[in-house]
Amino acid sequence: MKLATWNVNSIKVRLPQLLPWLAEAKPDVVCLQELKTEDAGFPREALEAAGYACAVHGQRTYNGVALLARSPLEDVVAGIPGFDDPQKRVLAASVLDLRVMCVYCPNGQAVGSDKYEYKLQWFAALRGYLESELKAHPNLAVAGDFNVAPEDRDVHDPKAWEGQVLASEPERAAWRALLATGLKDSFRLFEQPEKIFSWWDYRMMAFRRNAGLRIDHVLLSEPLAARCVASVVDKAPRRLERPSDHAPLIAELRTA
DNA sequence: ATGGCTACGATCCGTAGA
Repeated sequence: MKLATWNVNSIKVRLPQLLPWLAEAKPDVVCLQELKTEDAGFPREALEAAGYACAVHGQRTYNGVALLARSPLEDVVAGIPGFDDPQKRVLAASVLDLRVMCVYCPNGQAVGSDKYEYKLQWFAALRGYLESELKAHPNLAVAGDFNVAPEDRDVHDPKAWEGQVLASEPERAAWRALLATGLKDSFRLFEQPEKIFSWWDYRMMAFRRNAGLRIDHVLLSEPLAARCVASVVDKAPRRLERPSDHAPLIAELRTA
């Protein structure tokens, strides 16, 4: 089964790309981020017609996450329980034998800013949530836009990005704290080519220069990591006209 | 030179993303 994540940067703008991509890549479960629309504006009918059940946690203009699945989505939980946050960034559900959590982690804007402090607090809250979810659900997958490039090899120009938001040491420590719960970065379970990224700035022909960052991730609990046979970035949608600035990431799991 | 795109919701610019 294939589990995918994609920051679509507006579901309304990207729907004409999402539908053909679903037909081509045939993911079984999809985590979407940055819907930028309320639940009422989510294209549920078109996605259900494409064969996907939908769970949506939408927000106008900013944020917003959704889960798509070819099997029913059950026990849907929005947000991080106990962490009061008006920003719609987290959505979890059970599907088949998995617990799947879709996350859109804060950007942080600039090191030292209020948004950066919010980002670090948000990661601490997420870590606590993951610990409790892992106890309840051994088969846990956490997929989304983490807005952290975990290591220098996940950055096209580590010198230029040193200490900058998305690559700063406190953010990387927050990322490692997520892994300390026992979750694995599915991408790093495998030998990978160098300079594989998931996001490229719209400006300065960054995609053509492969001037990107690897900030979108699929984390897997130990039992799921043992079933994972591939974890790849699908660059094809980033090559389209009027693309999202993020490419999808697809992890493939053997059936238990 | 701290810019450069893109999306959104407000109007014909500001906010935010990363």
